[in-house]
Amino acid sequence: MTITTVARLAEHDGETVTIRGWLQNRRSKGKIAFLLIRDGSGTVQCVALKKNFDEEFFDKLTSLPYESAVIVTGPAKADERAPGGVEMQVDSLEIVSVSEEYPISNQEHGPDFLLSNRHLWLRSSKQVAIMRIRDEVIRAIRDFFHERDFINVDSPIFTPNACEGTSELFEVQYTEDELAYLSQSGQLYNEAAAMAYGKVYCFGPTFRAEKSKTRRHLREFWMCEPEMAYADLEDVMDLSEDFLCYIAQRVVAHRKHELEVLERDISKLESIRKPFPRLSYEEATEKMREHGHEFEFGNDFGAPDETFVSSLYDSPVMVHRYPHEIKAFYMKRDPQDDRFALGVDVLAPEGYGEIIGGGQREDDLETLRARIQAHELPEEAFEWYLDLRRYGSVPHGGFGLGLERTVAWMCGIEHIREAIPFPRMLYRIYP
RNA sequence: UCCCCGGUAGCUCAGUGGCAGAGUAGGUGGCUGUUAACCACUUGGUCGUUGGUUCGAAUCCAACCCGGGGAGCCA
Repeated sequence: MTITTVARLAEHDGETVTIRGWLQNRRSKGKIAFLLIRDGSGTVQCVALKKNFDEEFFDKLTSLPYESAVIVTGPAKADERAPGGVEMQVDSLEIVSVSEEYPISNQEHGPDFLLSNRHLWLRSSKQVAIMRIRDEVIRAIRDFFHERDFINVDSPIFTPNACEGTSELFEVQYTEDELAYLSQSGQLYNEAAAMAYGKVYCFGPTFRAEKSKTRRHLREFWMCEPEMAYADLEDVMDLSEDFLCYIAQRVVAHRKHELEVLERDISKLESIRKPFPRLSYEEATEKMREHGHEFEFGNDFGAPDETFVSSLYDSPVMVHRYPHEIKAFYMKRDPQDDRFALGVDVLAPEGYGEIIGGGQREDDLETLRARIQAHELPEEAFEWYLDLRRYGSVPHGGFGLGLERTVAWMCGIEHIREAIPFPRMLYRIYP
């Protein structure tokens, strides 16, 4: 007997096959029963006729609790009446396990309930679609960099000090008398790797102990950070642009079905093409003034400012050259105008906010050392980082992309928490 | 840390001072092409917690707990 999956059922039209899955829904109508079986690859309607079974078993079948595990064997056949166009006749059915009353129903549920049942919520068709898109984005990321001769060099998760010194850090007892912190960026290590291998990226979990409670924040999220030697801000912006276009095109090309399940407006993703608008901080603040949006020059963009700027365009927007005071110590100053740092943020359209932050790094030893002192950072902790400027320093730069924000944007979903299998949020760590 | 909103059946919610409700899920019965199937009947309650006001509190007041959205910060 051929064991197959729902996704491949159409390839077996007319053949008798076996599907192993779970009962998603059922509708019985006296002497005929419709069983919707999901197996993770999709859902298929299976039709069971009472005359083919003994009465006791058929009755059990028509009252089988949702999410009971079943193995169904029978002929697959195309049928217009079936959701999905293919259905199965049930010749035999093995009940692997009878489910207890399943808490998640077809109706709408609140976030508290769904998050407490995340381990079960993952089975819902929208969540399946989101996880498949997440998988596609992850593979697109790796393929993109592989095709461009970057190599994956992951940075450590335990770190001895803050990379940026701004955000809150998670502290862990590393040894009996030594503390460590969970990484909030792999960037400094990436710079070392870029000096070793030219073009690198790291891709892994990142931890921020900020007390953020918004639809755009997780305490544990995945970040992809490329870093290039012999690169300037323009190279970083070019790479960001190509990168986002590549991801969007891959999702549209390979995950159309999932986007439809999510009722995503696919035209919004198809229209992501380069070039993206590039605005300097100065130009962006002028735009705000022109449109009567109040903003004080010199401040960092708050969420409403970001939303305003990105609302002016249908595509992602790159805002570059921010006042150096509001950017990290390692950012290189703009040689054309010392007030600004060579950083860039990419704002996704449709209100998804900042998905990329990056820029060109300071490559001069003395300037960097002065910067570390000015930020009152412990210089000895950064000796290895300063070494990168002692031994063959070159212009270099890179950026960080937030995976879940990108996935949420691709999926058109409201909350970043659905873009990761088990979200870690403020005041919520179960399950 | 601050601001706003919420907590009533397994779930989604109605109920603003006077008998604790609906839909759905669950149960029982019916139905041979259903599409969140449908029809009939039915089980199901620490009204977040504690205290207060009142003849009487899910409802009014206070404190606390839990959750959600947002600010700041960030991807």
